[in-house]
Amino acid sequence: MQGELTIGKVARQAGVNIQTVRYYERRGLLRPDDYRESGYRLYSGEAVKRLRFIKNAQTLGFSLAQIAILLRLRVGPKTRCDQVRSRAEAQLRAVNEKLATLGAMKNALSGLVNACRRRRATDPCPILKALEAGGG
Amino acid sequence: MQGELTIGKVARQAGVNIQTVRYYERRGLLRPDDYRESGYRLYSGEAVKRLRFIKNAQTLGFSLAQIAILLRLRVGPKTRCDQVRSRAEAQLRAVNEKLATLGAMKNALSGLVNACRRRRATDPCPILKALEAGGG
DNA sequence: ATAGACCCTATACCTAAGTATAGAGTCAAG
DNA sequence: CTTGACTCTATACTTAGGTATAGGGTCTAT
Repeated sequence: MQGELTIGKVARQAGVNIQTVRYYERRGLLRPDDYRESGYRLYSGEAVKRLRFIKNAQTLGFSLAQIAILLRLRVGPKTRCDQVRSRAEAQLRAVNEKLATLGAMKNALSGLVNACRRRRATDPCPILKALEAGGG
Repeated sequence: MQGELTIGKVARQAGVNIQTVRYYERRGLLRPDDYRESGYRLYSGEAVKRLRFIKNAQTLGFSLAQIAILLRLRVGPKTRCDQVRSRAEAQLRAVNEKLATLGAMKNALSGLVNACRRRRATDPCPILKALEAGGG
């Protein structure tokens, strides 16, 4: 269950460019499980999941630097709990903020769809209006 | 209540660079309410809100192109309802996807914080694991 | 009527996150 | 034992989203 995938397969399965996989490696986001004698990188299926996670996190506005932090978060024998916790809590705050803003956005958009159904005019920018309350 | 702010004030109040305001104008995201004879741009307080909205939306992973669409979404005398609705619905789908992924991320992070409190070891990458179910 | 803070356009530069290309080695199938 | 698809490193290019600078007008308080 390990090291059976070459970089091309991993990239194809995750729907990213091969260059991108190598780029993430340079950025410390993903390293091969192993190397062949020839230097070929070898990956397990985990790598595909990792790549997909990175792409997902990016659509949520996380930078590669933040994603690297997220991917390293774990409680293990060599990690100090307080450090992990404070980092996790910081990320949690960021996530909660995003959730709040997205929620407001969702309401605004739903309202717009409804206004459309009933052919009722909206304000010049209903989305803006809806998000004002949420503490812009 | 209109056109009392120069670009510098708008930028400062929104916490962005003056150049950025002009850049957004070029990108069609924000245009002044008026111009002075001299060519000075004049804004109302709405502009500040708009800028903050743009910044918020960016942290949620929306591109300027998508944000431009969001800012134009409205039901008015000159807009065709079906078009507005289909665009709003498309955005709504995007928002809902983001909400789902963020929710999973939140759970993963909360789990991590709890694991920390109880000093329980986690998997190599608990966040990845938590998001697998959600259909990576 | 002038100094300092502000604004204008135009152009050049910067960072993050890729994407492409060149030149060379590797592997599997026939 | 060669051919075609694949991989390697290194380097250069691209795109989005800004940020800075140059060279010059404008406004306002003294």
